[in-house]
Amino acid sequence: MDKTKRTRLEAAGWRVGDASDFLELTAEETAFVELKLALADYLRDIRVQHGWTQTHVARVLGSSQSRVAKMEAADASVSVDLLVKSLLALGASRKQVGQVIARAA
Amino acid sequence: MDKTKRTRLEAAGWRVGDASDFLELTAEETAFVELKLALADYLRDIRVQHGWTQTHVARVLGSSQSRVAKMEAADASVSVDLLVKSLLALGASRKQVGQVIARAA
DNA sequence: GACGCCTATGTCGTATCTGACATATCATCA
DNA sequence: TGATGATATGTCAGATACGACATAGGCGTC
Repeated sequence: MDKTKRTRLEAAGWRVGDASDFLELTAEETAFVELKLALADYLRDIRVQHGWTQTHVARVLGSSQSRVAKMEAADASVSVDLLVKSLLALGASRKQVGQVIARAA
Repeated sequence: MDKTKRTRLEAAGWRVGDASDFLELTAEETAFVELKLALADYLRDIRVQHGWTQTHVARVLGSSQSRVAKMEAADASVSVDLLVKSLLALGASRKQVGQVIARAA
């Protein structure tokens, strides 16, 4: 498994199979985490492309810098709801959100 | 506004502008609700196409019949997380979920 | 080094979501 | 009509996610 992805999965709160090189996730769990990571990456892309800081985005969303950081990290404490709402609030369209989710890993 | 959609939005817990014929929702809120409705419809489609009952789906998901009913109604108490996880658990792919979201209203 | 700015991580009280249960509504059929 | 099966609605205790705050790490510039 790709090391950076594994690290991101761990960071997102998913257990990594100790000695084994495989995550012990069902297919659904894997798909769900990848979906979240895709949204998180997209959120960061939008922010960086606009030259915004996490603090600025937090102000726009009515949230806090720390939560924005967790969103971009696809932290386990962040829901897909929050990611989707945030993306829409930052100007992404429903169609764009869907495309980001549908795009292959 | 289309009457059945309006009814569904109300049922989903969104306030409808009293005398006015328009929902007082921002563009983001509208997009978010439509996104949820699309997932809810898709969930029902999958279930019906397989000839499953809500009770059967609930058993598969480890949930209850009432929650499945609320999912299909895009009830305000149902998160996008739950809808997405349920769809994936029922065999939908990440790509399919994305396409359903991206598809125009 | 010290400062400023940005991002990451940990924790906490509160708000929201969840599964479960009870019950209601609605068909279909005998 | 009554009975049976499916779906809808209301409620609640426990679980999870939220914004907020504190603080740490990284990285330039002086």
